[in-house]
Amino acid sequence: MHEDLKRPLSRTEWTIMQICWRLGRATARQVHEASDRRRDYRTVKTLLDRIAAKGFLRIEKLGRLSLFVPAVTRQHALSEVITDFVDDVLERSVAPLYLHLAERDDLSPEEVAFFRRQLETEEEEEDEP
Amino acid sequence: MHEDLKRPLSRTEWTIMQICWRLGRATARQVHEASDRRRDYRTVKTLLDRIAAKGFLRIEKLGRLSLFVPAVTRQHALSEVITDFVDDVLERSVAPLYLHLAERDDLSPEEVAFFRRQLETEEEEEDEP
DNA sequence: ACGCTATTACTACAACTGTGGTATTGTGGC
DNA sequence: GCCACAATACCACAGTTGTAGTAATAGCGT
Repeated sequence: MHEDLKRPLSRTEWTIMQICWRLGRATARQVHEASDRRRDYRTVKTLLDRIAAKGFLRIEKLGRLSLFVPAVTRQHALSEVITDFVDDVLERSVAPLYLHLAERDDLSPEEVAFFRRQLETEEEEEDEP
Repeated sequence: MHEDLKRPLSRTEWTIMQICWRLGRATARQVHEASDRRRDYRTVKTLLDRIAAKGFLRIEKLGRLSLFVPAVTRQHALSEVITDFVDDVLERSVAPLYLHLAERDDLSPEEVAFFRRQLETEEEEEDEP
C-alpha cells in the first residue's frame, strides 16, 4: 500500500535508480533501453516496482502507461548512503578513503598530493599521544 | 568445500569482521562479547562461519575450540569495498564524496576548506567546455 | 563416573534479491 | 473488427541474509 521510506536500495537497484535520475521521467521500456540490456525487460520492470515500493520512485499513470519519476534527489540519496557507508564500513574514519583517493588515476596532482599529505600527518599524530 | 573469495560481505557481516580485525584471533565467544551483544551468541557464530566460508576468516582448531583469524587484511578488504562503492554507487565520481566530507564535523578546517575549493573549481569547469 | 555447561553442528525460516515465466489486456495498424 | 505487439499484473524460484531453535558433544568440577 504505502511506500517504505526506510529500506535502502540494493546494489542492482542502485544501478537502475541511477538511470532513472539521468532520464528524469521514463517508462520501464526506456529505462531498459538505457541500461546495459544484460537483464530482461521484465527484470528491470520488477526492479523499478521494488524501487518505487521503497519510496525512491513515484509512479505516474498515463492511461495504461506507467512513468517512473524520481521521488528523491540523487544528491539526497547519495548523501544518506555515503554517510551510512562511512559510518558502518569505515567506522567513521576517513583514512581508508584518503588511501583510496590518493591512488586514483583520475584525480588532479593537487588532489593526490593533498591526500598523501593528510595520510602522512595522520601517521605522525599517532606517534605523539 | 572451498572458500568463495568472490562473494562480498553483507553489512552485518562487516560489523562482525571489524571486530575480528580488532581482536586479531578470537573465539566466537570473544567476538560476541566484543560486540554490542544485541544478537544472540549463535547468530554471531553463524555469521562468523559464513564470513569464513567467504574467505575473510580462517578457522584454527585448538582441540574442540575454534579460533577465527582474519585471512585478509583490513586494508586490503577496505580497498576493494571502497573501489566497488565508488565505481557502482558513485559512478566513479568523487564529487558526492567531497560534498559529504566538506560537511563532516570531525575534519580539520584545512580539509573542509580543501573539499569546498575542489567543489567550486569543479562547478566552474562545467561552464567551460 | 556424572552431570552441568560451554561449544559446536545441523536445521529452520521468513524477508529480501535477482531473474524471468505466464497470463491478461489495451491499443494502434491495416 | 481483428490481430500482433506492448505493457502490466501476478507468480515462481533459487540464493542470500538475519536470526535463532535443537541436538550432539566434550570437558570441568566435584
